[in-house]
Amino acid sequence: MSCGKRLAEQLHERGYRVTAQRTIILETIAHMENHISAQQVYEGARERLPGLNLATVYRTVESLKGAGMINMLSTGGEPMRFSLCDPEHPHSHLVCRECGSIFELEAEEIEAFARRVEETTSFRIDSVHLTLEGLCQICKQKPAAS
Amino acid sequence: MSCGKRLAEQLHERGYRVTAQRTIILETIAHMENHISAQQVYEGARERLPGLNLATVYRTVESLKGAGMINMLSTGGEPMRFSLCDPEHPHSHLVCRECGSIFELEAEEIEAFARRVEETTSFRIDSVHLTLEGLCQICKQKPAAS
DNA sequence: TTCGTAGTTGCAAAGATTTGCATAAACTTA
DNA sequence: TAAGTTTATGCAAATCTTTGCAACTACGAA
Ligand SMILES: [Mn+2]
Ligand SMILES: [Mn+2]
Ligand SMILES: [Zn+2]
Ligand SMILES: [Zn+2]
Repeated sequence: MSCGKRLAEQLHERGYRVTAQRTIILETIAHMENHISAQQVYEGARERLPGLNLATVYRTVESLKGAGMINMLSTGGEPMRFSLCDPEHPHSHLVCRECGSIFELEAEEIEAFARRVEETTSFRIDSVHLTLEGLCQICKQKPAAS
Repeated sequence: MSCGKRLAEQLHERGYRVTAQRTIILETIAHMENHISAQQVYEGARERLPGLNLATVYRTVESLKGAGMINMLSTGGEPMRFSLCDPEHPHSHLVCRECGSIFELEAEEIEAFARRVEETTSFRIDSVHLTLEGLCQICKQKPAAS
C-alpha cells in the first residue's frame, strides 16, 4: 500500500474525515525531511491542489495534531513548523536561544520524566515532542548579550 | 526599597537599559496574580504611560525574557502570556488539551530531568518553565473527539 | 445508490506578532 | 553637565494565525 493511502487510512481510523486537502497536506509534510512551516506546506500542497487555501493548512495541521499524526515545533521567534510523527523515532528538541541551532533529544531521555509526572499528577502527558530552550555548547561559553 | 525600584535595578545589573516602558511593563506583570497576555499588559501599562505602543510591549517582553525576569506561557491556540519570574517559586505547567485547565508542576519534578539533559548533551537548559500538554484527570476518562 | 447531516473548505476579515525606519531617550565619556 | 554613541520607542506596514460564514463534501443510513 502506498504511503499516502496508509496515512489516509490512519486518519479515518482515528475518526477524522478523509479529504483531498488533508491527504495531500499530510503527504506534503511526510515527504519533507525536516519540520516545515505553514507557508511551505501551503506552497508544496498547492502544486497538487491549486485551489488550496492557507487557512485550510492551519486548520488541517490542527486536526492532524489532534489525530497524533504530526508534531509541532515552535522555536522562539520563528513561525510554527510541522513534521510527520514517526513512532519509530520519538524525540524532542533543544533549541539554542543565541544561534538558533537545533539538536534532537532521544525519547528515552524524557520517558522516565513523563512517566513520573503522570504518576504524581494523574495527568496524561501527550506523547511528548518537547522543545527546550537554552544555550548550545558553543554559545554558553560566550558572555551574555543584551 | 520599592518593588518597582528593585526590579529596575535588576534590569540594570543584567545589562539592560532602564526605560519607563520597561519599568512599567515589568511592574504591570509583577502586580498580576496570573499570567497575562500582551494585550492585557498593554492595557494595564498604558494607564500609567499613555503613549505606550503595543509593539513596545512585544519587544519589551522579549527583552525581559532575555533578562530572565519573566516567564512565558503558550497554551495551544491562545495567545502567549507572561508572568514575573519568581525564584522563590519555580514551576512548570500542565495544560489539558481538552478543557484548557492548567495545573502547576513543582520544580523538583523536572530538576533531575533538566540536569540529566545538561549532562548528556552539554547544552545549558534555561531555568525551565516548561509547558506540557495532555489530558487532565477528568478529560482522560472521556472518549476522544474529532 | 441516494439522501441527510455533520464536518470541511474557501474567502474575507479580524486578531496576534514582528519588523523597518526615523526619532527619542539612556548611558558613556569627557 | 554636555556631547557622542548606542539602544529603545512609536508608528505604520508586513507577516503569521485564527475565525465567521456560506457553499461544499464525506460518509453513514436508508
Ligand atoms: Mn521533531
Ligand atoms: Mn507559570
Ligand atoms: Zn548556540
Ligand atoms: Zn481537561
